[in-house]
Amino acid sequence: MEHHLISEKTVERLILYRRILLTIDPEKQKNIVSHQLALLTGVKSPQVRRDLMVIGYSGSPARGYDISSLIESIGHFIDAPVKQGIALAGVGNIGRAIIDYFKGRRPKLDISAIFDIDPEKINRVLHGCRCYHIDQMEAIIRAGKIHMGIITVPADSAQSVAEHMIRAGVTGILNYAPVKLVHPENIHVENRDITLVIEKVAYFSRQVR
Amino acid sequence: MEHHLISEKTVERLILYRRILLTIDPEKQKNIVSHQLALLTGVKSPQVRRDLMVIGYSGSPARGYDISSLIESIGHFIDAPVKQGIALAGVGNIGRAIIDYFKGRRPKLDISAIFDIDPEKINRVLHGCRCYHIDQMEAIIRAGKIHMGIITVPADSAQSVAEHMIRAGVTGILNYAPVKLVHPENIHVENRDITLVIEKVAYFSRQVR
DNA sequence: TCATGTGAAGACATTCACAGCA
DNA sequence: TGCTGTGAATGTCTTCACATGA
Repeated sequence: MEHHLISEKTVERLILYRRILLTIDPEKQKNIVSHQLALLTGVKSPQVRRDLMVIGYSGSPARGYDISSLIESIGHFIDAPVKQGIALAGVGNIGRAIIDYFKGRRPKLDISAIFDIDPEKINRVLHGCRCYHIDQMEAIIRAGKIHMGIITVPADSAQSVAEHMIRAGVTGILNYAPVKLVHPENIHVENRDITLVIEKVAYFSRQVR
Repeated sequence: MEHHLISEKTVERLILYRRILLTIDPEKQKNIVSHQLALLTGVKSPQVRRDLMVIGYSGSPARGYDISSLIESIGHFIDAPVKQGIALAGVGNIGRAIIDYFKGRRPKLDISAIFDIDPEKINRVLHGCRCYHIDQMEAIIRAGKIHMGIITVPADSAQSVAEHMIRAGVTGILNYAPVKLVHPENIHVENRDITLVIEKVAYFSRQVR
């Protein structure tokens, strides 16, 4: 069960497999073969089998994989043992969109504290979350034993927000600000710059003409 | 100039390099060495040199790379020769966030048509974009010679929206809906499922403790 | 001396192809 | 027969390391 040996790609696919498996009606279908899961996820079937091998999950040559136990096994690997809180800084458009979209979607994950500097927003409940001033962030993250942060503040304050988060104990950051965060290498940072991905798709949309 | 030989990773980094280079004050600094650009972008310096090699850009062993001509060369590779329109379907939270965030950020790219099914939104100008009913999408995409689409509709209508876009001539799709789109393989599809990336970062945030 | 450009090596990821089993 | 599980082969991407040149 050496979690940290699993590659990022494999983790992403495992999450994807689970998402797809959860959409299958357990009344209608109890088992799935690698080829079908591959089709549903856009992955090749040997890749599916390899990924499941990585988490030590075994199927049957006769029936393929048992859907419900596979969902459970993936959860056992991916999910936190107890509910995990997430801090979100920056309640602008993107921040609100994420809160709204994500709220209640995963049982083991919860955006439990949100922060901004706008006095209009402080102490208001936005999308079901109480909003605090960013000055209180470190204390609240520490008190809530929060280990993950989402940064949706403007570019010029992203670095400082990240540093506060890290100092408070955050070890994983999802960054939507268009800056390269400087951080210790043991902190996992995932950048999701919207402009960048739009430019990328625009580029490739022209290569396939 | 064989564009389609460039890997996705390289394209992403080129876009990133440009974004960082654009933040450097041309009065203060005219040249940059690979090591510095590497530091600023979180890439290793041989990677930077290789990426620039791929687009055929040469620096000087004495002075490094000329910033303004490098920005231009990357633009020459990445940007559309003329302004490129983008269609966005689904004016919910995420859709609005993207429109707001992206508007005016890249001179050669423009979210030029937005679509929804909500009668409240149709024919209204939202965030500077006129919103049309999704039934008109194919015609408008065709008329506007639009080749890129952004999907921010709910999961259950994403596939159908994608098919309409593709039929109208779209060759690149940025998909925020949590579904695997089925599409011809010459269509470039980039998935940005928000739940998935949050789960991923949550997972890795626990591996670094 | 120090940075570029790049062949060669290395690390990683994917896919093949088939043994083994129900 | 048709699936899984997996060693081996094949990509693909990254990094090394150094010849070259200013």
